[in-house]
Amino acid sequence: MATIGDVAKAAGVSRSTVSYALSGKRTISLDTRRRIDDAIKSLNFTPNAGARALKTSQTMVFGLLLQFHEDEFAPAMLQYLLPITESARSLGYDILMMTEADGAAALTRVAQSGMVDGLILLDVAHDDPRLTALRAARQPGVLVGLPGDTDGLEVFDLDFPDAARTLVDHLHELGHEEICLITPPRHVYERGGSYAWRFRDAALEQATKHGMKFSAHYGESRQPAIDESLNRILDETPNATGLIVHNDASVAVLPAVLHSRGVKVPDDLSVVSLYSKDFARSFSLPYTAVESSPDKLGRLAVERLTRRIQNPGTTDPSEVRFIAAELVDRGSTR
Amino acid sequence: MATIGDVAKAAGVSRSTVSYALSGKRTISLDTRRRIDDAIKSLNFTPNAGARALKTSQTMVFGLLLQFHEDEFAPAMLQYLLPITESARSLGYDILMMTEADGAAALTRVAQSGMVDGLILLDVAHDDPRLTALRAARQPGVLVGLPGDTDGLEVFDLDFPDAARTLVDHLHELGHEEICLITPPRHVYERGGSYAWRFRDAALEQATKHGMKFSAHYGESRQPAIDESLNRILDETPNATGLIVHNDASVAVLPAVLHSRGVKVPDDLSVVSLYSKDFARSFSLPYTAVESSPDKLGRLAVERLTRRIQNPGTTDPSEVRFIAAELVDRGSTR
DNA sequence: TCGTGTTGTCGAACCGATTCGACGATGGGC
DNA sequence: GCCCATCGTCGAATCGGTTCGACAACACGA
Repeated sequence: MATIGDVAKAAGVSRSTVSYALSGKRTISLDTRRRIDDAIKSLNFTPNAGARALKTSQTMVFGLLLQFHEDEFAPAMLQYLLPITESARSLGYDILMMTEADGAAALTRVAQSGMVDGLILLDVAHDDPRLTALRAARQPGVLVGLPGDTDGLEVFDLDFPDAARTLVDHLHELGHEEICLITPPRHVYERGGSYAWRFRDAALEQATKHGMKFSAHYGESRQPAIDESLNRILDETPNATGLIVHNDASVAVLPAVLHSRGVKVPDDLSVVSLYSKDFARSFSLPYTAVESSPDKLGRLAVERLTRRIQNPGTTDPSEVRFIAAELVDRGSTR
Repeated sequence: MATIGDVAKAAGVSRSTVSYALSGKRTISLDTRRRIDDAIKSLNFTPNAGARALKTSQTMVFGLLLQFHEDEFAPAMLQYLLPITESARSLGYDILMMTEADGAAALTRVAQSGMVDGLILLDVAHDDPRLTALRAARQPGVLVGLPGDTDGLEVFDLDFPDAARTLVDHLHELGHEEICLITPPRHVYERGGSYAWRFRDAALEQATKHGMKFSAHYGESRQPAIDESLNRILDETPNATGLIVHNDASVAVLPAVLHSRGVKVPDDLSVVSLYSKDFARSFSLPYTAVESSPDKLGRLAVERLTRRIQNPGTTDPSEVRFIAAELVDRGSTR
């Protein structure tokens, strides 16, 4: 591999001159610049990332921490992956991906050794052990998902309470008096996925405020348990006229289940849900829903992280930002 | 951040001694080793990755090139992601993920700058532009997916022709005389995804050999086109008694479609398919199928890559390895 | 008692970039 | 015609590790 020294020799200048030509931090005469460019082209030179990282202590890499939980509906994660890598690239950063079960250890390892300039944590839980590691790290980080203690952290998440209220209000305005919520599976609550109870609590509160009868039930993430749980829930709440589904795996199979029971939407049952645009499109979901945009969330997080790195001086307070989602009426209620 | 110099100072030795204590490449007295260990602990020292990479020209990072094609059923990709990152980690490597549309450029960029020690290409097409870049790269690479020209490349893929023959034979032995194949979507062929025609050609050949009537039809990847295409295919081939589905998106919705048409499996129609164990489990697919193991494929590829890096001397010939998949009888045929 | 070999440690060079200070060569203002 | 600023370039130091050769201290056998 050609080094900057080879380029310098070929162009008949010193190494520092090549470096300045590359970075543009000092003026270079047109003639010299041309000779350097030619040398770079003919030698096929690319600066060595390790050397540059050593000297500048900038790697231009972000660490991305994912967790694939057993028993989880995986496609959800993918919707973050692509927008994050893409927006990172457009800002000049590459993505180092970590999927280890012990996310805190992975974070510490990568941060301490200086492999990354910043960290992105996905699917953050209420009491996420990775946060201790993040706070101890030299590099800044951003979270997607709301933890219990947000002190000093940059957090991006959907506004789940707002989404819940929007959906409950929608059903209330149509005159529904008994509604039923299918929540994420029990293990999501156990793991501390706060989005689950933030949504459920807000829904309950709003329903109570409206004097509606309200019940919440755990969904499942894997077949055939999904079918069974949906049928059981429908059996147990025969008088509910409105159904709110807050679970990708359940909503994906709901059309088939309702069809097999001969339940017509919206004539027999009004159904609303909460999912991403992409997910809705993939599975062609026919329900009125609050549509989230994981891509937007991911992009915002990356942009914030980049800004945080590039202006370390500005100690603007850490930010917890909730993205409001928008109701898309697909006529599955009445 | 503490450097090796800080450790040396704290332990009262030279930097080289600390380095040797760390690597074990020279003997160190018990006493010195203990002082060094203590210093490392109390200073919380971790070697700087950039400096190490610069000196050793080893980054302990693999580049992973994915492509998310528009109109593709994404979950398939995930099944490779996790096993690859996990086996890489267990061998000491991290994963740098690239999803750019221009994969060749991404590969060149990362390889030239020395950010990675090896490259993993997923979903390689017959005439994949990334291969030129890979051949020009200094680092070794492995492919998942069979290209047209495998010269000098390490390739791992499922044995699709074998899988096709297994399924056709299975139906033939049961006495079926007219069968129908649902293939991956047309755009997979257009993109040069060779697995699609390798499977289709072998199925056709084997059916012809058995004197069976055979027709192949493109599946779709997104709803509601999937439903429509399945219904159209079933309408067009009323006499087919056996159905082979080689398309994840189609097979996932097939149970619902058959149910809505009142078609009973296996009484009215025998169905066989080809998918991964994980996929079958997630969607609780009830069909007899050849089950692939993307995890195994990914693991083999990573192990091969690692060996290739660690013994660059051994010029064992490049290898194209097809993994035979196994028929799992779930009673969806008769 | 004198080589000889082993063990443990050190100093210095090096990997490939960036960046600071220095400095000669210009050019403009007076 | 002189002084000073600006422009363009260079040499040297530096980032934080690894590794080679040198060497002191010690044990051992002859």
